[in-house]
Amino acid sequence: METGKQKSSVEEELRRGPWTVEEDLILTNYISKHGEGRWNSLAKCAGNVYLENLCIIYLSTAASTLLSFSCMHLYIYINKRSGLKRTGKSCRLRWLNYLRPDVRRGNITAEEQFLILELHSRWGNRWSKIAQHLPGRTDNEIKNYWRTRVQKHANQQWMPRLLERIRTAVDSSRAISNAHTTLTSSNDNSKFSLPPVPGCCNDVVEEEGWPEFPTPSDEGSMLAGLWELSAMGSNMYVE
DNA sequence: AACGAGGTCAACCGCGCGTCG
DNA sequence: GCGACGCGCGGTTGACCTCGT
Repeated sequence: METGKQKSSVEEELRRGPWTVEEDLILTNYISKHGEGRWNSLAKCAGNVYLENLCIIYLSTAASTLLSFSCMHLYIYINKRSGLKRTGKSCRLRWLNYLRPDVRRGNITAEEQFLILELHSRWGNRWSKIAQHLPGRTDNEIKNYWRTRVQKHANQQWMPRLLERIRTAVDSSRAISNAHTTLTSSNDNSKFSLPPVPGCCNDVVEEEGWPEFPTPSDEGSMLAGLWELSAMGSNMYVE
């Protein structure tokens, strides 16, 4: 019973929800000095380091202004704070997904879209593994991208075939190279066409044709990204 | 202008794995 | 061998934003 009370009071102290600018500063400051890892101890200590820094500011300012009114407010503020009230998990997540200097923000590029599709067809929902191949992108971001932008197309007629096609192509880097070459050399953008892949279902494709793939004007769709890729003439897969 | 629906994404949760005493 | 602990991962949630009516 006592422990329950104690636990709830501890839980009460822990902050949740969106991070404030101040918390971001505390975390960034601490990691820049002490490095990543040991997240639980980091969560406990980070606030104290921040307090130390504030105290230095306070003392130096106080010395120059002889304890001015603003410094008194700062002093009160320092006393009110008692550290970074976040779990180690929360700190780790915030750092890795947002604060890390090498985190890339902004839209997923066409190359990245293609790579995500390719790697997902190979590994499934292994987001962290996929993220390792997209510098600056986090597993969380890729996961969100997949769920919001790709998965919603999953029920469309062309998607399973596209994924199957990519999956087949992934089996051979040469096939991907061929695919890209054909994509980039094709002037006919009226329909989506992938190149022959050695030793796969080309004959079936020839018989049935590709079903109602979206056109480049289908803005916002994943396919539009692939069209961009072909237009850019990326040579990322070409040996 | 107001409202609701749908989309986006940061953050949380639960689980599993590895390490350490 | 076993339990406690820390960490990382994938799934889920919910707040916020955008867009259409």
